[in-house]
Amino acid sequence: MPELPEVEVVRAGLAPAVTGSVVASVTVFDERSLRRHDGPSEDFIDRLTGRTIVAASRRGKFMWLPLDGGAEALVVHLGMSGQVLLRDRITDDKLTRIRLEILHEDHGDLRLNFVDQRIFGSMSIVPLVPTPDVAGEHVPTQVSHIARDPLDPHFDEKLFFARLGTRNSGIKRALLDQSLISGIGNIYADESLWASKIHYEQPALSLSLAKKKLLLAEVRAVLAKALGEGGTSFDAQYVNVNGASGYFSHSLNAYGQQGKPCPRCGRPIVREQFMNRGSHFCPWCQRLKLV
DNA sequence: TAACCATCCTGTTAGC
DNA sequence: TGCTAACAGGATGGTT
Repeated sequence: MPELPEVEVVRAGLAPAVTGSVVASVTVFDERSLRRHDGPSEDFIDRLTGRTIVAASRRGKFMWLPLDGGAEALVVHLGMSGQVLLRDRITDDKLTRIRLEILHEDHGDLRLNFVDQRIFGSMSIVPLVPTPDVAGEHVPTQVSHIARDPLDPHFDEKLFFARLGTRNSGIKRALLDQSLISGIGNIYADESLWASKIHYEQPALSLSLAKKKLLLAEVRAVLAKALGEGGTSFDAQYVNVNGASGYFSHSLNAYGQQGKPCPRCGRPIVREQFMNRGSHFCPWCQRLKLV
């Protein structure tokens, strides 16, 4: 599933090819991919066709392409199975939901296929608004409630630690709350908690400041490592997010490792049901501490 | 306000 | 072999 590192790989790969390009045409194959767009597909197509893309930005798992004029952006969320594939003018991809044909001075004519098997992802055109904490910075309204991600230079550590201190719910639930810290999904939550030796249901407010600092450091380390391993998947012809399921998988210590020995203590990793998904952890290394 | 949960979705895979 | 059911989980909006 695309989490921060995968989305950043896509953003970084897209940036040189889309910045300065003009959207020549837009085709919507499945309107469900416009669920988060405020208006019918005709509106989406009208507002995008002929526009110039001026950058490729990201916060957490949200990516957006600001459009000329500075007032709005094309927001892309990959959901669980979304991909953005840059192709030549004739290449088709199975399960393409939306297609943009773009023209670029240096890269020529390209096709940007938004592919999404499960249709949890979306595209939408959304107004940009200034951020309250950094002068001159803008984000789409759809993203304004999302917290900064831990790789963002303006991420406020003190605020994050303070907010954790008021949460009685389990730490994993807090890590997955994008309005508290963004970019972390099920995989990297399990991996960072394993690295920090914290049980996923440990109440957030029960963690010491030292433990919270350790956790944040491990979150950053896990994200940075995954980003480093995925950073090469772009070449001049196309961006492929699909490596997401593969390139980092050999580095996993807990996620999906149920039944296999914990790399630290050798006891089996356990999987439990949690929030309609799986939680993977080592019951020996990551013990629930009574408060 | 915080906590929690149902809902949306379908290609792949496991099981019968 | 062929069919069916289970599975994966990010964001949102509603209820408690």
